[in-house]
Amino acid sequence: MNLTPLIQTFVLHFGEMGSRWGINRTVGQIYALLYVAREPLNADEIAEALGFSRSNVSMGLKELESWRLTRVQHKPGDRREYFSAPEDIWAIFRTLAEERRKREVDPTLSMLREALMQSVSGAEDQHAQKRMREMHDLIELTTSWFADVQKMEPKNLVSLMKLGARVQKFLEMKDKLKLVAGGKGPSA
Amino acid sequence: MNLTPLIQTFVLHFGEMGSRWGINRTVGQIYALLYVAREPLNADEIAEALGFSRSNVSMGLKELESWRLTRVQHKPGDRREYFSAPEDIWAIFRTLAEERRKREVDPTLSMLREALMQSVSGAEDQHAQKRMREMHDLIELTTSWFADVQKMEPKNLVSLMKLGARVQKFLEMKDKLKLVAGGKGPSA
DNA sequence: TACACTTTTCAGTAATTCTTGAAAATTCAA
DNA sequence: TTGAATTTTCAAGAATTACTGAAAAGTGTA
Repeated sequence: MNLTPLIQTFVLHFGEMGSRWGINRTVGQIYALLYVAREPLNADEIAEALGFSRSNVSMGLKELESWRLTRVQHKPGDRREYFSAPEDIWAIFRTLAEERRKREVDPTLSMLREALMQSVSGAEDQHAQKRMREMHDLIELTTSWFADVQKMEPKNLVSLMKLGARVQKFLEMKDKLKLVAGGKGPSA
Repeated sequence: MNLTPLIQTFVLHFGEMGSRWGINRTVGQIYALLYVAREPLNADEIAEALGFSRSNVSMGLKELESWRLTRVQHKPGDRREYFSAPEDIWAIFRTLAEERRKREVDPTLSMLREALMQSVSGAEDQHAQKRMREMHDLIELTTSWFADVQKMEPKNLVSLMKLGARVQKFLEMKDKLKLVAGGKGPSA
């Protein structure tokens, strides 16, 4: 398979972008290709299209599988595995976010929690703990909020996003209601 | 300066995390140190604390400056520069998000826009454009929403986040109001 | 301007990460 | 069970990125 210039540009861009993240060029390019491909591709097709060795592609696909970003299927009378990216881009986005959380956020939160459990005496450490608590609270707040919001129906999520900062008006409304109801409200 | 075990753990963790992102270990460690430090530090203090060469620290600090993540100040009678991380962790978070957007999201959006301007004929390219449009729209929606939300007062932002998915109730309320008002509503 | 101090640059080396071909392992049909 | 097709592993080389010391450049004071 030969890439069209349009697809080539797209694929190369994600190769570059990949290296800015921890992801390597091969993996970025493979996923970009799967993302735009009309049909699932097998490893040989990918290797040929991108000019990577078969083994490199194999490793790249394994990496993508570990991120749960690919789907595998078979064709009748063909033993090779055919790979594709999910149809729904929101699903891709969600998976990416979840995996990053697992790999980066969760370990950081554990480290911070352990650090905050220690009772320390020096002024250096006391200050450090204060800073770590601020970080811990921010990360916990944003990730749990993100997890919450991600559970919403995409349709509702889109209308929330389109509302943008005007959501604030509704918050004010909520606060008024809370006031009227005598200070009762969400406990979180 | 000698790091306490508490701070050492924190610093090493962000060194590791840094390498998972595009950021290198040195830069991660330097910023972690500045973040928990009680007082601004000069380059020599940082180099000694982390065991890096002076020149490596200089490069790391330049990198952090390019991300607008550090503050520089001077002490009377001392010509050296003293570096610190902003007090407000929300400000740090915001800056980080803005810079990442500039460096990663904006170039991707331009690439996608250009790709979508082209008129293509083949079925491959038509499908690729459809996928690129989906990606473009998702990125545009999420980033403009994020930018919007970031303009909110931290206090309001926190209460939005604490509300979590229950924000949906308020959206439903909004939809009802829209309905009553005869379909009028936010235009975005 | 001269000088002491500080920061930056940069070429070379070290370390890490990527990529490959070949061999091993796996899978499935006969 | 055999054997062809396919995938995975892995050691070694290639490429990239990180790090250093030394030299250059910059800065402020006398």
